[in-house]
Amino acid sequence: MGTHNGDHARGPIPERATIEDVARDAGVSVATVSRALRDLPHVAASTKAKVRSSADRLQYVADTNAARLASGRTRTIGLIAPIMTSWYTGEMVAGVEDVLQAHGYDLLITTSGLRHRGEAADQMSFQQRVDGAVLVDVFCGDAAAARIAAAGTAAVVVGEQLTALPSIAVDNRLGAELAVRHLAQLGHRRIALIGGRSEGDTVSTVPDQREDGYWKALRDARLRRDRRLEHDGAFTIDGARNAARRLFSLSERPTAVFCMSDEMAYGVMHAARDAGISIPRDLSVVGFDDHPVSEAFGLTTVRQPVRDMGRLAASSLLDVLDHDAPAPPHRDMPVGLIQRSSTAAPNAS
Amino acid sequence: MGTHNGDHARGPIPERATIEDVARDAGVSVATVSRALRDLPHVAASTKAKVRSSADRLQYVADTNAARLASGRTRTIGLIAPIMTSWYTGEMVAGVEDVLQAHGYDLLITTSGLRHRGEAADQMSFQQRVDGAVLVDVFCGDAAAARIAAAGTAAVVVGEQLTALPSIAVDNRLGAELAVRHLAQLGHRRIALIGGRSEGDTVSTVPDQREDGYWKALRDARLRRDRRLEHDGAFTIDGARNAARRLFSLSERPTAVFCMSDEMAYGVMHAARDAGISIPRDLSVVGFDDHPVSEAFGLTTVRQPVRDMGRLAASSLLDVLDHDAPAPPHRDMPVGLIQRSSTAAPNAS
DNA sequence: TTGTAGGCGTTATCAT
DNA sequence: ATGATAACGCCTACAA
Repeated sequence: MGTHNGDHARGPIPERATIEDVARDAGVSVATVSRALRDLPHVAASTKAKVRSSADRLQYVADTNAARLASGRTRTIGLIAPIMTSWYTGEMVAGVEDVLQAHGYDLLITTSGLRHRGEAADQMSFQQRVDGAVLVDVFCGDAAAARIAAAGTAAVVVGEQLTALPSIAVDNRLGAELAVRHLAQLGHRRIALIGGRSEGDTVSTVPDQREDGYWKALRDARLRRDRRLEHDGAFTIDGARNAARRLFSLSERPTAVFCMSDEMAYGVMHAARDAGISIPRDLSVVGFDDHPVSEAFGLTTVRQPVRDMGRLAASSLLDVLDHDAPAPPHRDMPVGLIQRSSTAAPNAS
Repeated sequence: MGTHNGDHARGPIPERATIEDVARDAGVSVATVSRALRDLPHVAASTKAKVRSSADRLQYVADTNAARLASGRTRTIGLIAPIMTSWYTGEMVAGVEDVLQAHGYDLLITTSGLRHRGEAADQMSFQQRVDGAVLVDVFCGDAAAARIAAAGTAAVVVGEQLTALPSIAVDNRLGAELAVRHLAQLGHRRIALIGGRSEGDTVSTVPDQREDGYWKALRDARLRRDRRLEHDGAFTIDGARNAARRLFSLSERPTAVFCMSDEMAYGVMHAARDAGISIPRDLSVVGFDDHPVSEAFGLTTVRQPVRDMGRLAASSLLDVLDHDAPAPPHRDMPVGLIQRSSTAAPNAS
């Protein structure tokens, strides 16, 4: 319907004000309105005030799509992660959101599933709708990273170390080493490992690094590797529970277990309870993550600052986008051992 | 480094093809291209094929922002939730994503924090960028809902029952009743409640409903209410842990506790462990949620289908948007008691 | 400092 | 079944 309120200043408020309505109301040109409202230079303070007040009065908000079309920028960051339902992803999203919200950017979310190849294509799928992207646990490797970088969209990768693209990760090897060294120092000599090689068909580098750390700590403690103590828990509670059962059926049972994730540690605790094995008396358990419920169950674990990683990823991206900073190099985040009550010296018996 | 493609057939491939490039390549008008690519009626099959092949060759993808500006539709759904870091929100997001992805919609995420008022403003903040919104746990009440409905953006609210806007929720009263009835039937007579009135300054209706259910089950079992057994756990692990400590210091301790969330139940389990109270021998515990780690710790709980709620919310929204279905009425989702090993008959002693 | 006017890439309305 | 062409609402040289 024609909302034609022809008249000037103090006129009625249109359905949805456009920049022209504001210009008319303030008695300036649309260009001036555009500049004033975006705090660009070369606008007299008095003019800016006048424009502001008109905009307020008319409840004017620039149409995002028109602005995007005209400027070629979206003020939106895309986030792609394998699954949304993990504590890890939620925490990451929260960290990213923290900084985007503060800078007036929107967050567009996509899940990639656990497949590997998808990432390139998926990334393309929202490329035009975002100014930059945070790629969580895509494990694309440097070749694919170079391709993404070449495509132009700003991106930062979380979870692996890359050179073609800015990346952020924790030192997984060190984390695992910390955990296993702790167990060795407690006096354990039969220390099992529950990891996960088969996360979907993704080729994650994380398990390898944590495995390395486990081996290193073993060597440092002059302990020898025993393959019967190394099992795949598929990074799930149930997978680890099954792995633990197998461990418990060994003639020489381990006195300690290092799990590559807290959730897998929960699976071990479950299996232990079922088998009447007491933690930490009969078995010490260490996880990796510091999942929020781990404290409640006294799980000793390796903490990684996920939310901070999300924050850092987002702010690096914004630095590049808004202040065209150079793409930052890889950044390692700190890990630390959190000792709680699931670990103790091995039982003398 | 250029676009190395066999540009044999027709002309070279432009930087980023526009609809005009395709039209030229296919020898038709832009209008026809637009129609052909969107499968609109009145396009000859042969023409459509021609256009398709040109589009493929030029790797043409319609610019989202231009399309949005011209059509007034964004093919984006907004999701607003108080915090991203809860299992509940993550699950909800996953459910919404499930259906959006299948229909080619984008998902825009915003957190509202725990304040109450924000919702109206926050909702406005991305209104123009979305075709519809899923409002999770905003507890806006029917008055605000009517305002939102009047504003025009399609919306569905999750977590409370409304009439002004389509809504989805579980029967919290029934859920709590199921939990407490289970305890009563086991023979418990001193059943404590750990809830949470003070979630930020949000006025949530959920605690009241669960409290109602608790009271009803008590009445049905001819048990009398004892205010010393009702504590506020603030819906956090630590809050519940403190509440449990107070409970344990009572001269007449409860033999069972119903917690309004699984996480609070974890807090109780923690406190129990610290106090040397054995579950379920000395204390039965029931939670609410069926958080994924609850199974590992044998927590008896009330399951609510969060992911399904997200799916339903999204698909209702899409029905309205894509097939202008009428706004659906409120929908109650099923809850069910999951019995595990944290509950048993009270100890004779 | 401010104004003018030409895009930005689609969609959608009319004709044809 | 197709084709012209006017919006869509803003940004941004360039001019004044």
